Amino acid sequence: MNNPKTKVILADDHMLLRDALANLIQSFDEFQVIGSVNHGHELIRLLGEGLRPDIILLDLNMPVLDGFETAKWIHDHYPNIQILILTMYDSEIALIRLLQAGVKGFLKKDTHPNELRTALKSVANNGFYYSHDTTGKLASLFQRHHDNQQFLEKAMLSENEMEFLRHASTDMTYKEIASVMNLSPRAIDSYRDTLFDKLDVKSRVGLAIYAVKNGIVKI
Amino acid sequence: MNNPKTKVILADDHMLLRDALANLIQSFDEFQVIGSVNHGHELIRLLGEGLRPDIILLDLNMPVLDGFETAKWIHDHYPNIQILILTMYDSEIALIRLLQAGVKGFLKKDTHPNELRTALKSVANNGFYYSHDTTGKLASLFQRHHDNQQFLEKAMLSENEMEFLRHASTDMTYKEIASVMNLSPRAIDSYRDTLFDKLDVKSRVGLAIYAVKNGIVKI
DNA sequence: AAACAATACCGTGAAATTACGGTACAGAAT
DNA sequence: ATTCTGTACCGTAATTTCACGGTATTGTTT
Repeated sequence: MNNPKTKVILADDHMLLRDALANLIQSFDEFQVIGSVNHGHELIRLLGEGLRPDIILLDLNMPVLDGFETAKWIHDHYPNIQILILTMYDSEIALIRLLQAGVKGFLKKDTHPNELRTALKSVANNGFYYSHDTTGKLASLFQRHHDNQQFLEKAMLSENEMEFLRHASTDMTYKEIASVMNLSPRAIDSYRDTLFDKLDVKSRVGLAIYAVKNGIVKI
Repeated sequence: MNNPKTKVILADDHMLLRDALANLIQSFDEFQVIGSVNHGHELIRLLGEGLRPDIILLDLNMPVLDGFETAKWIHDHYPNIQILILTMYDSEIALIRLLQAGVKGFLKKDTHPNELRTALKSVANNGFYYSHDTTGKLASLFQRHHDNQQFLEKAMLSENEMEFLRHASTDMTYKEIASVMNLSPRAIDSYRDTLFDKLDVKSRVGLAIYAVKNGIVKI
């Protein structure tokens, strides 16, 4: 065939949405859905079996292996596959983290179906898709923090910080968190203080809400 | 027509899912979608214009007027309309509250599309649909608290408790919450203690997570 | 009129959280 | 060899959170 369709894989744990999206995308001439999975691990297995999509549409809030981790893995192992993130919320700082994980675009779940086609086409043709919304958020971010270097550092979270964030979203005390993470309670204090600063929140509740919004905890 | 289709309205702020669901439901012989809205207010307006669905498929986590409030309103004003809740999470205690608001069934967003048809048919024919999952949760609830009377009381939340729950999910201190709610800090203490008991959580983070899961706060 | 429940409120004290201003050390960079 | 940087760690003190066991008021039931 001289005009092969662009191949898409969907990863989202909400089967209702996923199947419905698959139908929608199949109805677009330019695209074909070659796979559909619940979470990151299944996706990795599928790629291991030799499936080669052009685009992966990735939900941020997945169980087992979430959108962020999955994006990083794909970017490392298959840099040619384009990643489009499907998300409910769009927190600004998380945006940066995802961009650095190789994500080529964001699509909020409350967008119009037409916009999905636009986004897929844009990623297929130009290699990226950024809505006005995303671009606006990024612009405002860079306006507010013009010290880019320091700002990018703030945006990245270490593995320990991620783990702490997960525990902070439960009803463990910091002392208990310290013990399960094999760290001193004071080290935990530092993580908390660092994250208050990085994530721009003022209390543990703020941390928990952030973690939920960004799929770091699965509730 | 001697075999009219069952009329359905969809309420969900995620347009991608909503449109896709509409397509799916249209493909079922027995059903037709006569309306589709973003949130409770739009739904109320639509009903005000004279639209009369047999079933309303209601997302729990909506902005503006959430699933719980909307369900109560529908139950009060149009008791003949059957309500099926579409939800991401299924917290046990919230289940009871929704049942008392007249809800006739629950469908998790990660269920199989076939199950949607089953659920719709069951609601249309029998007036209810409860998955094994739901039934199991209810059963376990009643096993654990056999004092039904007191248990049902625990399940209901007052308007003030709801408002407190919303504030507790921000980074205000209790003192600040007391001041915006025009109550004494001690009254706030009582709300917190009551809710810890009712919602079976042990800390403010627990309250926040509960509020998120049940669409009481929109993040 | 007395008993009842529901709601707002209060005092105290222990425990947890948060803010602030530090040190120790390993690995990378120059 | 040494500065630089990031991570883990520490002490102190103020504030907030949480648990416990109460009271006052209002409206409802009987």
